[in-house]
Amino acid sequence: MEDITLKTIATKLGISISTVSRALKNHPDIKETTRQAVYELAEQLDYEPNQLAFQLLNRRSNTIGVVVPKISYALYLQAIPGMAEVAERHGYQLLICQTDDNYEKEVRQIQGLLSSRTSGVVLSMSANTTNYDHLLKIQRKNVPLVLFNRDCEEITCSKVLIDNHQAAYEATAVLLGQGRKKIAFFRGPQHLQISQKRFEGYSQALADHGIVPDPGIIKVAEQEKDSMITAINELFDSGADFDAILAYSDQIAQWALVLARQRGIRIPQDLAIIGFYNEPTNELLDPPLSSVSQPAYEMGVKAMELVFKELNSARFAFERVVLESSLVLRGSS
Amino acid sequence: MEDITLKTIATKLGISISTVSRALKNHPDIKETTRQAVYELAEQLDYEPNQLAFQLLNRRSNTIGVVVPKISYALYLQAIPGMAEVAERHGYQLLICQTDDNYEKEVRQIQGLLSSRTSGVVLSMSANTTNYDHLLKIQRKNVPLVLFNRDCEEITCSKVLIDNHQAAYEATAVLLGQGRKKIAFFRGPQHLQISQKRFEGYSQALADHGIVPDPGIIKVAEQEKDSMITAINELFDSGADFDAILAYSDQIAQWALVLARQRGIRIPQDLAIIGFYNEPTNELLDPPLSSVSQPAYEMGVKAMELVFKELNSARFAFERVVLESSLVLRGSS
DNA sequence: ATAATTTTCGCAAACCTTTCCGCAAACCTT
DNA sequence: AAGGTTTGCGGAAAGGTTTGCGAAAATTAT
Repeated sequence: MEDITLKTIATKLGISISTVSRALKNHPDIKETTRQAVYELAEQLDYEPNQLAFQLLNRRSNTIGVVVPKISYALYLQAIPGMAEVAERHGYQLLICQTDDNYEKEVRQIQGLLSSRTSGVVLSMSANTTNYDHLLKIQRKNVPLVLFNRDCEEITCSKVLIDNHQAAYEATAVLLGQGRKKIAFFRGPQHLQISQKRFEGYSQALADHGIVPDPGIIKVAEQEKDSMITAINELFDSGADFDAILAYSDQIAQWALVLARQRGIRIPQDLAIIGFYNEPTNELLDPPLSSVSQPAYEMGVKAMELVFKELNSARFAFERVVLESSLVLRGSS
Repeated sequence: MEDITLKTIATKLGISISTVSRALKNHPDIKETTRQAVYELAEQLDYEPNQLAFQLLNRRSNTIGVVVPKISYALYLQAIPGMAEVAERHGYQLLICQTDDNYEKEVRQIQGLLSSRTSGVVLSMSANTTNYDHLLKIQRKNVPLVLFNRDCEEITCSKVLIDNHQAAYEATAVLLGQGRKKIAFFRGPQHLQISQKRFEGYSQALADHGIVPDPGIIKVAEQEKDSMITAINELFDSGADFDAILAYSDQIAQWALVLARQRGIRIPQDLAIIGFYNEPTNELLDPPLSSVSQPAYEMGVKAMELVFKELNSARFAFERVVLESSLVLRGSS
């Protein structure tokens, strides 16, 4: 079964390839009768234009690479449909790559995208990325790069972010306003800027209320379930005194809530808990978990729009979009 | 900033394009010194082989199209990484398309994949697809097609499925074995074959135990949160008598658990609950939710392996893989 | 030194499309 | 009827890579 090309149609009709091409594109130069003949035969033969040839001619594939740590994280799960929506409107497809928060994998994925001549890249850096050569390479190749959610100051490009400092500040302030005095904090992956920012927001809020942070109730939790549980148990077992927890992610906060309950700690009476990302499952917990909600879908839309903006304008000024998050208070605080 | 091609390197070194190509592929015909020179310059210029050209030559892009109703459904969320793993091992990328359970969108997505000459397609049909021309077209173009999870008897191709009838039968039997007599059932989307199969398994188990199903405790819940909550409240408010719930999905089961608890119903004493898909969050509930665990990751792996098997063998016999699910019992039953 | 190899590399075609340019025929103008 | 314009179409190049075949250069054998 041979592939049907313009040539197949041209030969069968005794006309030239260029005529067939123009006929299919409704070029005004083509006589109505030939146009119809071409359309008919194309239909009959199930002709599909070969995007590959077109892309080679155009020197870029009409796909946008999307590189995220894990598509299963709520933020990306919501952001990707936003991106897809914008991309489809522009006739582009999404090449979604997962890095599993692994630097080497991230480099490999970017390599692949570059090699297949993606028209643009939207990226949320993996947690342990500290070398940015692969990102600089994207820019050297003149491929639009947009960072979202996880920032990196070493790279200058368009960005779609959330003011994590501010969000953490507010969450902390709310807890303080409710009379909590000793707020424990779970940091996320160490290299992550957003983790750092959230910590700074938390610290700032404490400072502004004249509270000296207690290093004994500040823990680091990586993204694996075991790491989170270990960190949480460490805190509980340390005997340290605290009446609230602010956590880098809902996963951590959810486990903290469950483990606290198992220890007979009453929530929110003895302990208030707030997480980040507003995962849908927060509602199912007992009590439901409070969380900082981030406009993920909108983030995806904005990020993709910036890609096309850069793609379609010769000289382009990088934009930095900062979206607002909001605190969703539920039973846990 | 020009694109770096083989020609760039060839010109700079005063050799031919073909020599550069062979040098980079470590062809034995090439002298070691030239090979080194080529490698060095390529490195220095950041040369990236243009996949587009290669793909055109090969008449297929090294991507596999993955078409699913929604990537956010737990099963796909787990299956996709499995597919990605296999694909990456073969040097392929995944083009993930979401149909939102919409037939027209499914057709459009398939059209796109065909046009960009995907090497293969893995598909889980959208809920309202009843015309299969677009799938037949895939096969007419000699593109390997593998169906997974959601079957369709009208299409003959390799398939990776789960015996939903059997799974539901077992779950029901376990509940009956625990002494439950009146098991309520939440069906999933009506048109879905897997939803139907689960219902049949449930019915069969009841029949085999001499129990006549009570239509008053069989409800339909669509995939939206509101639809699920409505259906659950309907059951509770109906005053019907039941001591167990088997639900099409964990989402339904989770809400059932939460809403039951809010009504003061003790779980599992007064009511046992079992869901489907074994969502990670089941562990966080109080009590933790029992569930039928489907090997989603493995499903993805198998499906993708079948694609490559078909891709790499001239004459190929379709395979039908049925994976086993397992019942994970937790506190809720 | 010449013939027979072997080593090393270049030419050109092929993959399929789009588009600029040009050419012939048909039409219109006066 | 001669010149000018429009209509309809074909030729060819370009996009970057791989690869079979042939040829020049270097090596070995006689």
